Amino acid sequence: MAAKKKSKSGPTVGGVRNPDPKTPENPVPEASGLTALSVDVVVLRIIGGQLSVLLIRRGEKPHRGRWALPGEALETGERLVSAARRAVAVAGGSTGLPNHLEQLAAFDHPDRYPKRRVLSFAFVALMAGIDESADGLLGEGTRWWPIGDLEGVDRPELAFDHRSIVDAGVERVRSKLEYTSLATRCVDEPFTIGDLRQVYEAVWGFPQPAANFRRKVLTTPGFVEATGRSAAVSIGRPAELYVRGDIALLHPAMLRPSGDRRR
Amino acid sequence: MAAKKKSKSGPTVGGVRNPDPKTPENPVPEASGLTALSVDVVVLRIIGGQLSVLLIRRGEKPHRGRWALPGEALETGERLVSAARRAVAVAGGSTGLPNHLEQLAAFDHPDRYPKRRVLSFAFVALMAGIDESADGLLGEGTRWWPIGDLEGVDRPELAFDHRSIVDAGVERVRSKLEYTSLATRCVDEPFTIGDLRQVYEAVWGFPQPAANFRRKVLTTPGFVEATGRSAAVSIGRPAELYVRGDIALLHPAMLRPSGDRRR
DNA sequence: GCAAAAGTGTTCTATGTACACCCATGT
DNA sequence: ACATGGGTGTACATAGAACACTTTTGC
Repeated sequence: MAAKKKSKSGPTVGGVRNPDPKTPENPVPEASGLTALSVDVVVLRIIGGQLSVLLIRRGEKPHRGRWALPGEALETGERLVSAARRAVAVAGGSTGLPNHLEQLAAFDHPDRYPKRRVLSFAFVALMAGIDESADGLLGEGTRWWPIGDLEGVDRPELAFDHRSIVDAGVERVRSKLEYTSLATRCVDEPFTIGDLRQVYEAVWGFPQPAANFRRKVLTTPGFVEATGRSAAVSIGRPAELYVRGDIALLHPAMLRPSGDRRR
Repeated sequence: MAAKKKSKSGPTVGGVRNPDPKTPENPVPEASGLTALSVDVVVLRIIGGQLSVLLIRRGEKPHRGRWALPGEALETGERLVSAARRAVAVAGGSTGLPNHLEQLAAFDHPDRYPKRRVLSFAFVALMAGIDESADGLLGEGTRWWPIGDLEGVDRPELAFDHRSIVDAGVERVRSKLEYTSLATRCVDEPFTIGDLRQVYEAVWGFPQPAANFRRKVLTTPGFVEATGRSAAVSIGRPAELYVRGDIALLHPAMLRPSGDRRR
């Protein structure tokens, strides 16, 4: 049933490809409760010191005009991570491949999508690069939104339950910076300790004392590896260059100060 | 490119019906490209100082005789957590309701289930009680397996990818004991600090120095709350009784010694 | 020299660890 | 009395926070 079919309505982002309920290939009327499966990806990147999420302005039917996460329908037999990679590739244009991609959670509220039930698997993706604006590489109607701006007066209206998904993704990354070496995935190699510090500051949203930060990183075995080279200087003393270390789990961890923790 | 590009491949959404081969009312023939959705639950409980998982010996077609997690097919329009609760209720007999139930991850390998694609959402459930054997309450072919025994010579052969799911569930709980008050969900109220220590020892698999453990718990604000009462004695000095505190996230955290960490 | 960012030293405090010791009960 | 687990005291080691200071570049 419905194995191969091509919906006439476009692939509305937001994770859902539309199986038109009326097509003959789809014998199951809507009321029967066919569940559609999709993947939505919280693609994160640091731009100008701000943790930012990739959003797409919807041009199609449900929630037209609202901002949605890149998403794709799960194809028959396809693995979730594969659909997630497609979503990133489609939305990110020539921005490159993510340095990290992981499952986040399933979002399954029956009313999260209008009319039909669409069950979504959320992923989180991280793209490297902390300086570039990199906005030009994106398609029309696609842009990086600093996550701080999701609250402001000019905040975008997010489609479906995508606001919850973004929050979950951001919190996942925030907490993973504490006890994994994930931050090194947000910078291009080689990088300076200052680059890494910018990652923590952008993701956590508050400043890190430079001197102590440096020591913490360097005394955590396997976190980063020295190259012996120094960076070309922009201003100030040239920084030493490092590459990613070989461990995934930090010990000791880089703990956030206090109350606002995780999961 | 922009989000609206990619319209080629068929959007075949994964349709869903009852994947559970045990239910006779399963109307969906195999061999279609339909994706079945199910929920599997890693139900954990501490029995005799051992973290144990509830497994069911399969009596049906695929993987007959192997041990499987309690699982249910997702019904039309049903929420995942609801299917998870059903699975626990069905398998647990009169063991009671879980004190904790959370989403774990989706397991989606195309070959995880023979013949047809069955996509499974894994959950973790925790049942309270550290002493009772509580085995009599279970149905035929259902028992608690200490997770240490999943390795031994008499180890059960697990069905499908359930071994991976169990591992993921156990690791989730192990790490959550560090930074949340989840351990208090594994004991009945009121409890003693010693009870709580037994939880940590069972889950982590190594002893906790009693004196320091007590201090750590009591100096973590909101973790437990004193009742003023004392336990009836079995042997030794009667212990003070506590109830669960009001916070979910521990600060400071109860950190495991070193290398073996999480997620 | 000055500004700016990198990098080092030092002090203070919070938290974790080890271990000795006392307490309250049942037998 | 003494065995047993509960509970306290204390000293030491390690990790984080604060802050002063030195180093190396561009201008």
